[in-house]
Amino acid sequence: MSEKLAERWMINRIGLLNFWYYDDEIFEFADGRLLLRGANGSGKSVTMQSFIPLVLDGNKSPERLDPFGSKARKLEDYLLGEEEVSGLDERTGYLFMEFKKEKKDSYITIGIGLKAKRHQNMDFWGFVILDGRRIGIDFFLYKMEIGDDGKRAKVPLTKKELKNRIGEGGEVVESQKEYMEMVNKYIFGFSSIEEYDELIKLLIQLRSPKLSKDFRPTVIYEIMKASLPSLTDDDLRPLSETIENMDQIKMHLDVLYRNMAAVKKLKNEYDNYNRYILYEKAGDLVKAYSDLYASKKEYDNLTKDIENYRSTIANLGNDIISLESEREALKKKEEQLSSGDAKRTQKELLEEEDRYKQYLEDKSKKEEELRNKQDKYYGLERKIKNR
DNA sequence: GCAGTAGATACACGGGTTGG
DNA sequence: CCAACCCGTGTATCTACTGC
Repeated sequence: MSEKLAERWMINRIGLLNFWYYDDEIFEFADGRLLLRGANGSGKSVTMQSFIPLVLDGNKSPERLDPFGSKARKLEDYLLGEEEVSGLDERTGYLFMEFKKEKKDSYITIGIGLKAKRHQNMDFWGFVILDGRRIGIDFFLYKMEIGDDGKRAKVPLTKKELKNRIGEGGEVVESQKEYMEMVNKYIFGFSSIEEYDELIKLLIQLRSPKLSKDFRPTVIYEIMKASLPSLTDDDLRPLSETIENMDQIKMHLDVLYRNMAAVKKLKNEYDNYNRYILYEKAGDLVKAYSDLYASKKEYDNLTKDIENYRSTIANLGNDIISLESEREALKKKEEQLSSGDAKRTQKELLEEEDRYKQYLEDKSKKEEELRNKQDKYYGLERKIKNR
């Protein structure tokens, strides 16, 4: 059992004093339930169904008291009975209901006092006992007095006497409205008295014997409809706004679906386009790779050529130096020969001159070759730099 | 004798039922 | 469906009673 349920008030006892056929009667409830058994017409429903709404809100209308909804019997009759039978013209009665908290020994008692006079307005007062005193145990709704016949009799407390007995331990009110508000405040705790009234109305509807007599769904539907509070504009507004929002969302969704279909078409075209572009770029890439490979190879070859030409140039330089020194040696020899026997050496001179001429030819030939090699070398160097 | 209270009476009003 | 009616509620006013 949850804490909240353990905190609620549950009917524990109900009691009647000078009401209907009861002088002083208390019914005990078990776990908030009471079983009444008796033959048809013995007064089970008259007693209880009249009693419960009356004690809960103090409304004394005859149609409220009668479970069949007629107003044949007034509250006055419940207290005084038929004039010829009871002989009573004035009587004070009490009805009370004791509530207990589940699993706790705390009690609240609510009740009403009624003073009826034949053919006159009934006096009404309602009370609540909050300090835990319990009727029939340590609080009594009557006092014992010696009657005219000399016997001790129970005399119900008057309104004023009850007020004094309850004192600070509860409240006494004198109008039906105040009583209803008081019961709601201490027992039910509805935020407004109207809500509490709706509950009582529902109780009245549900006790209707129509429920068992005429068990048609339409009748049940009417009873349930009548017992439910009507919806206010404030209640309905969130609902209508939600429906309106749903319409808007639906429309928005439709637009989005249409947009999506259009965008999908566009996307397909774009995909094709992009695939084509990708193919082109991939072709370019492959070609660039092969170009790169070829250029690298060419670069390597040219680098090798440069190396060769460099060594050739170096060799030719050495050749020039050695030919220069040979020329020097021949010049010296020529000087020696010119200073010696001219005739004897004339022949030798001519031979030497021929050799010299041959040498000069060789030299210019070698220089020509060197220039060509150098030109080629510079050309290659420029080509590498530009890569 | 006085002030406060209870009781009686009249009346307007609202909720609910009845009967044409 | 509506006017008539019944009944209870709340209020105002007057009268009678009671305790100091």
